[in-house]
Amino acid sequence: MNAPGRRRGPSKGDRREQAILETARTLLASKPLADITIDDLAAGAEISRSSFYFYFDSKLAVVVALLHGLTGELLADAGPWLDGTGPDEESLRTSLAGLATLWRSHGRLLTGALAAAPGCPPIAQWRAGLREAHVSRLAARIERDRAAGLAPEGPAPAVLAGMIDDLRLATFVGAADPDEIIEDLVTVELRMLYGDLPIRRSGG
Amino acid sequence: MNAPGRRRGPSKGDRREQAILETARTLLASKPLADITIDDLAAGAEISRSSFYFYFDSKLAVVVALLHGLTGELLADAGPWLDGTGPDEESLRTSLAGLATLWRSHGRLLTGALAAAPGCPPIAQWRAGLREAHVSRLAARIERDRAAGLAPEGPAPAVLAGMIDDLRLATFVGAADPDEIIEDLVTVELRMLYGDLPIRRSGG
DNA sequence: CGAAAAAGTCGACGCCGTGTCGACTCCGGT
DNA sequence: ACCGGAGTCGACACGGCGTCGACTTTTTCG
Repeated sequence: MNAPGRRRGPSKGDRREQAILETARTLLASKPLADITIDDLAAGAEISRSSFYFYFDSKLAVVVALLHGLTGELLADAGPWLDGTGPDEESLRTSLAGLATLWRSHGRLLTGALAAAPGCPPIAQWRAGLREAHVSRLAARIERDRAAGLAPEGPAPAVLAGMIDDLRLATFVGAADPDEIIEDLVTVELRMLYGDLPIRRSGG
Repeated sequence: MNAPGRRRGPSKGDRREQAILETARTLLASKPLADITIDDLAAGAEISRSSFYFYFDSKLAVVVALLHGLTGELLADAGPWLDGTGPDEESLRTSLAGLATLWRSHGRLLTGALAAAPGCPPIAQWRAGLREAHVSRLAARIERDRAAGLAPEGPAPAVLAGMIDDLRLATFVGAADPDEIIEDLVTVELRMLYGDLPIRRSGG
């Protein structure tokens, strides 16, 4: 395909593709996904609307591409917490702080994408995969803790982990300032996982 | 100005209005809101598409009308729990059971409406009002409990209450069978409110 | 170099769902 | 009989989507 040694330029098309992605990022910072049209994207990349289809199948395809770029980052700071044991407040806080930082720059994209998820299989699938990645590791952590007697019995690990994942998402989506909710999330998640009631529940 | 329709009058084609509402309910049982067109609604009520606009301003207006019919029911069984004190597991369970029953019959409507909320002010407003109604009462309950020494300090009552409201919504939306999650929700909510950690947090 | 192929571009078209308008019918009241 | 408003509808304009075929530019290779 490419001549060896020299000239490995990003073809014109590659730069256009980047331009579309970049335009989408920019536009998303100013208005919700639903208000962005293919025309906008094409105009931002300085091509006609029909040329847009040479690069992407649809507006959602652009979003999916953007989303995939975030997949890695979303769990980046979560390692120490997810691989750890017991109510390790510090690593949980670090994990959530990473998420908050990410949310700061990409909140609109994520909010918009998540809003479009029902009715857009690829996005729903992306979200499902991400959820699964988080839930499975967190569920494993819960099992470990329970086996070690560090955490009380309760909902099935996968269910509890799912609830925590849902809660995070809902809280970030609704938050004005992501940083302000970190402490509350730390407290609440720890309670969900390790909280023991002052009054013993029957059959515990 | 009027929520449901614009014209005023006695009642003759008011049955048509009912027919539209009823069609919407039926259709919603079989497919998501986004897949229902004004044509469908009009056809179900046996009128032409343009006649539809005599009764409602848009598809969303129909949904809003449907939603308002549910407002009362949504908090119907929550009284004993919200007005009570302390970790009263039974009344919490009753409250959630009522919600589950409601979800059984109107889950699709609620899921669809909630999905459409961002981007549809009237729906978002309805949801916000409902959330506020729940959150304010729950927050008051939390304050009462804390003042009485029944619940540990933690996130601001309104924040914690909001998280619980969010968690309920997310859990019901994602649930295959609403009844199956009640017990887990009971456990988790009680932990969020009353859970004490085995390890004391610094600066409590 | 120059021809063919691949990459990229665009205008025009048809589709679909929305919302509006004006003309029409229907029906009860005086 | 006729009047007016409730109710109905067809036709229209609009905006966004996705496709097609023809065109231009760039790359490849003999």
